[in-house]
Amino acid sequence: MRTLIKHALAAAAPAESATVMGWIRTRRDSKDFSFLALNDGSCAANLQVVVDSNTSGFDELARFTTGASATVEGPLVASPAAGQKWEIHARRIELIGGSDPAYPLQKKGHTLEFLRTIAHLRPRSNLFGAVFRTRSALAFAVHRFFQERDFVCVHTPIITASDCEGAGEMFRVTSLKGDPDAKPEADFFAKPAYLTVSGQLEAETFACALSNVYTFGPTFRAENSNTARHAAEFWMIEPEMAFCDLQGDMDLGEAFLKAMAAYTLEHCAEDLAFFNRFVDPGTIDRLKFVVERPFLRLPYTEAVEILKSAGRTFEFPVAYGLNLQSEHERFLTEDHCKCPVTVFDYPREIKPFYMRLNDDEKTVRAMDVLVPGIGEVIGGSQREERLEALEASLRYHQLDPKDYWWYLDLRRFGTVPHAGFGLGFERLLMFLTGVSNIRDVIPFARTPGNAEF
RNA sequence: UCCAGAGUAGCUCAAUGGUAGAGCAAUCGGCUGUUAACCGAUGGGUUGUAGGUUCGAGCCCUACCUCUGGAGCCA
Repeated sequence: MRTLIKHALAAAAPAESATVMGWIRTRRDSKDFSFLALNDGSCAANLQVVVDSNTSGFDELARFTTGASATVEGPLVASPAAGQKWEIHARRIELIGGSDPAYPLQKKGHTLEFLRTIAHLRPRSNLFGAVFRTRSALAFAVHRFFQERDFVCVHTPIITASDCEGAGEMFRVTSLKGDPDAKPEADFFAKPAYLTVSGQLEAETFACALSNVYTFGPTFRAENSNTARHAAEFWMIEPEMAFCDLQGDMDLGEAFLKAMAAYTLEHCAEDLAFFNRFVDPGTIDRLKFVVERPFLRLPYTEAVEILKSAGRTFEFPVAYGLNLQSEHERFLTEDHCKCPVTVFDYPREIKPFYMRLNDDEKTVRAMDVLVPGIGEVIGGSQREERLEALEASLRYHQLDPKDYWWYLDLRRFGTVPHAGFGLGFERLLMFLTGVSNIRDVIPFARTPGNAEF
């Protein structure tokens, strides 16, 4: 029976026999014996295998090269040398799949750029093993966080026929050959269809029935964005709460980030230590900081005042009514506050139609959570629940209320104050691991001009 | 898409306009416990592509391609 290497390395006592399977990271030969470093991805560490002339399969040892897959059986014993607690003295080794000398993953360091060109092999590297084990753990933690708080998971549609979500360029979905706009009524859905850019509007309908809901699924943007923080396909988390205002929304967003940081510290310690050592030496401190310290909350107006009196010049101007630029967000969270900052109550003209208008009739109940290194990681708002105000807001943003008939119905039939936010899963992972490029926290990144794998 | 930078051996990088090199990897050999093992030897190149300047271009010029960083858009 196969033992995962993580379990073999966690053994409390020696074992007479253990069978492990994995891929060879290195082989170190002496005259009469060899060391194999075997990795099966169950943990970051390799298992050391000692092979000598008594081992069945010893005559095949030359084919046990870096990258090859193998089965190893033998007693698990305490290692006499430093570097590992346990090792296997192989009774039997068996090659499963040999590895060509052209195997591109060397024992020594590779650049992230090179590893992106071999995205099918990079999960076998230390860094990407750590990243994707952490991604899996965090995906579970996201569901656990919401389920423990009685949120209902809603699978909102990936294909949408409403082109009015207003969150950026969309990918067209069609089954027609040629120009899909020539005869849209002949298309599969009898109207133009797209890949979703947000599940928020649909999530609101479920919140106005099941109270607290969340989505966690793929999202698509056809923007020609070439940055370390954007991908054409990414995973988004969107909670939506009925009977909730902006304060409750900010409370949830901050609690969520704290919970994710705490989960990583508790359950991903080995991989986190790797990130802290090789990716960003501030990673563990940053997570502890997020867990322990309260977030700072700043009204937009106050944030603008801070930036104006910052005593330094920004490339982009600071004035009420202008969006905060990346450099402004980074100044607030990295230099001025030195902690995550939640900015709220933005001018209505720079925010979408669905956000609730404040009594001053100038600002809306929007909030952005800014974190050091990434900038905006959460964007959310209390939604406009008043029918007349929502219709007025649509007109203000020059949108046609007819296109939003079912969304307006929510305000017509038993409307309630409600609020929610959106958060990019990959950006969360970047913040938690210190990995600075979104292409390196998603298995196969889709970016403009790149969908090879 | 805009601005800047970079493309040289499988990888990471050198090379005043004048004979393209090193480390690692690979291949072969050595070594009685290694830890990115170590020691020795060998093979490895249309310098991103296409033009141009020059007696001579990896190096200078033009265009294009790709990648990286920053910006915009945003999550």
